[in-house]
Amino acid sequence: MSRARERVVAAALELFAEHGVSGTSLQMIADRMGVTKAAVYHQFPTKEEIVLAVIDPVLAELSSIAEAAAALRTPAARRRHAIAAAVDLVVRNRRLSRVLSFDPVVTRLIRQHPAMSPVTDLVDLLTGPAPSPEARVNLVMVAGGLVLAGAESALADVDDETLRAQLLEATTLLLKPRPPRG
Amino acid sequence: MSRARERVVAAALELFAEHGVSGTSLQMIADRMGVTKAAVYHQFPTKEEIVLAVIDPVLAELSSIAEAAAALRTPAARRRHAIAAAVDLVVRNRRLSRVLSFDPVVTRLIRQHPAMSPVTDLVDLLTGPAPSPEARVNLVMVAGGLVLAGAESALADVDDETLRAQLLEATTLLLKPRPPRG
DNA sequence: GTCTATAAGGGGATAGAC
DNA sequence: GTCTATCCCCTTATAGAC
Repeated sequence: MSRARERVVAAALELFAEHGVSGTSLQMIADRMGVTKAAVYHQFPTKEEIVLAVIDPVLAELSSIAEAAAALRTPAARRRHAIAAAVDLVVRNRRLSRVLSFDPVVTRLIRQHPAMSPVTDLVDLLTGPAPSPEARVNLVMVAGGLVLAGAESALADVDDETLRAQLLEATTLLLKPRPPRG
Repeated sequence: MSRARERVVAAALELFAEHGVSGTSLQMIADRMGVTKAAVYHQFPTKEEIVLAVIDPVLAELSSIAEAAAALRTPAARRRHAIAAAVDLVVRNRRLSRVLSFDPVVTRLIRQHPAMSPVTDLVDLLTGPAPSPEARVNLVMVAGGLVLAGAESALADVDDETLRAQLLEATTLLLKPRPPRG
């Protein structure tokens, strides 16, 4: 890949993470690079191609994870490898996660909303005062998991009662106060 | 609230869930209602106000949950109530979750991506063949939790090693094969 | 590889009639 | 409450010079 293409991808990743894909125009990418829109179009025929170039490496790595895990002998080993590799992938691409994540426009609206202050209380209530980083990670996982569970079309066939029971169990499990690891 | 306003909110909710907020224009909302853009603007001064009207009821309910929980006596009771109420809120608003969720443009790109087929294998590998609804819910929770954990700015101060360790523990916990509830 | 210039269209938003 | 008509801006994308 040419240097110019790499610069486009790097600029796009930063802007996508900050403003979301829909909130990022080619003009913004060009400005960030210090060139014109036409120069960007010389590297990528469409905006969609830029998005794909940004997420391609991670998707490719996901594929590698699946293949490597499938080559292991026991189901337990396969699962262990897949979990560890997926977690590692997320941690190494924290910024990219933002690209895939919530619409920044909506996120901003919610954060600025006056009704959000009691939600801070809710968080305090679930984690206790001065929560450890571990507790905070678990809480964020629960929040993301709950929202995605509500949104994911792959769960559209799961009836409300089953969904509620399982979410309750998983959430209780993750938010259970446990002694810190020794 | 006037009937006309309610109709706008209902149409907007459907379209936001399908196309995302950024992907939904006032023209689309007006078309869905069978009126013109100007009629929509008569009900709401800006698009932003429509978004707020859509998410307002849920935010208000979140506040109620926090207040009700805070009134309970023991920390354990407060946590139990908050968890159960939050889960219930999500289940009763499954469609709304989509509004808050991932950018539909990006979601479509990923789903259509050729490199996604091995990811299906990865899912099979983590859940086993013909997974139960419960196992599928847990997997979706893990996926949402991992992505949000990577994206959430509130965790920006957590170093990679701590994040990795905690995500590994939480993910392993949720994906551990367990005997079905009796 | 980068530029200027421009096309073609859609976005949010407004004015004023009915 | 709804309409027609319009404004202004920004968007993606293209043509052709350097």
